[in-house]
Amino acid sequence: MSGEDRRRQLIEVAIDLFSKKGFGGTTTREIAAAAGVTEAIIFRHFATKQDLYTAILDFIGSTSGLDTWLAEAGIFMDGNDDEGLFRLIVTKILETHRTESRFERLMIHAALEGHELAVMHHNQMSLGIGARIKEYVKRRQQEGALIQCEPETILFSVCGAAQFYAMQKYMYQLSEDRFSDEQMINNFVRILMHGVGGGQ
Amino acid sequence: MSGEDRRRQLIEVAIDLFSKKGFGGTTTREIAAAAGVTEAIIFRHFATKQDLYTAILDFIGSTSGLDTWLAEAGIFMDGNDDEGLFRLIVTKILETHRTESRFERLMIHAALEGHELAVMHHNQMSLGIGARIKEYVKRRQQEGALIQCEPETILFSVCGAAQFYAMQKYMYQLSEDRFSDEQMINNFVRILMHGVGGGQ
DNA sequence: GACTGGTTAGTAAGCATTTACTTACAATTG
DNA sequence: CAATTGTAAGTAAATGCTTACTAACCAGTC
Repeated sequence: MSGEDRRRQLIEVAIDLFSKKGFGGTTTREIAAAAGVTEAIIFRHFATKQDLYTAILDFIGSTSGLDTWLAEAGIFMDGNDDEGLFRLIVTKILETHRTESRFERLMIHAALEGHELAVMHHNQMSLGIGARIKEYVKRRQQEGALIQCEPETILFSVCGAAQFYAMQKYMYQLSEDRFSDEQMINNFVRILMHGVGGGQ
Repeated sequence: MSGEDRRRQLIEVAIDLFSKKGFGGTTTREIAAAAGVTEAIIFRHFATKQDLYTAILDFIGSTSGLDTWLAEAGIFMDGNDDEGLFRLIVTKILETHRTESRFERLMIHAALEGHELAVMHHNQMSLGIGARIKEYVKRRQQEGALIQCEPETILFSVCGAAQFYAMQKYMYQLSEDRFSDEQMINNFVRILMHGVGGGQ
């Protein structure tokens, strides 16, 4: 196997293990075994175990698809489609958890362990996207389309429900899946737009 | 120092360390050093490191104040005070994060590492409280006071915003504290009850 | 095509530390 | 004195990382 391929394979394998057992809970021996290779190979590609971890965080950052994300959001923002934008956000959060739950687990692990890159990544995602959307919310508030309050509050409400639900379902495997994600998304957006009051 | 006191001190110290660095990332040496004591003392009180961990999870479970919590919620439920109930939930979540952020971190660490007791605790909190409130929501839906949807959806919306905000603020230290928790609570509840639409 | 020299992917074995945990023994206290 | 609280100094296993070595590949030259 070529060096480049092996390197990628090691990162893949390590993502799997780190996301399951954390950095401290995973040994280089395990990683090597899972990759079907000797430990020495790991240390030929990555000077230290920490380096491998850092490479993973880099890799995740580079494949996050932040740009596509923002482009999509931009369409809704240009069209003043609040509901569409919120639905997109909720959908994307659930989608990420469903297809990349390893990443989510890894990032939380990393953030808890205080790994700088992870916090950076988190901030980049949160603030990078957040800032744009916050601007939009602010504008829509001035236009009277959204209620007056700190824009952050609305963002927390949008992301919170989705994130919380996704964590229950994809990280703790808690939620019975009696209902589809799509159903959930519809209800979240509905509540967000019009509240839970039955007076309709 | 008496045996009982020492035991409690060790648990306290270990909570601190485990919450910062996880189970695998914390060594018994560190715990002993932080407690100003030899490692052997730890193993006099707890047969294994796992045992210490389990004792901590037990300890947290026993001091979680779940009963008081439910009693308080019951008052609002008896009075059909939806807004009051939701405000209580949001308030309690933020309060727990503010005063016991170590616990929250520890539980997430534990859950990620797949520790049974932690998942049990999580389920107990989520499902135990959840079930009661779900019943309430169901009833209020039948009375037409709350919109028709899976009761879970409403719970996710209530808890999600609070949990998400709390994690940003108390776990990632991300949110600038330009606004008070109280302000946040008010806005969350307002959005939850009436939505974000400006038409009011 | 066969030989050569150098780079690269791989291994087996082990080294120095660290880790969870133990044992043998001292100091203190009721 | 006898139980309890403590320590110092270990042990065996595990862990991150290294070393010494082999096998395959891939030019370029004869």
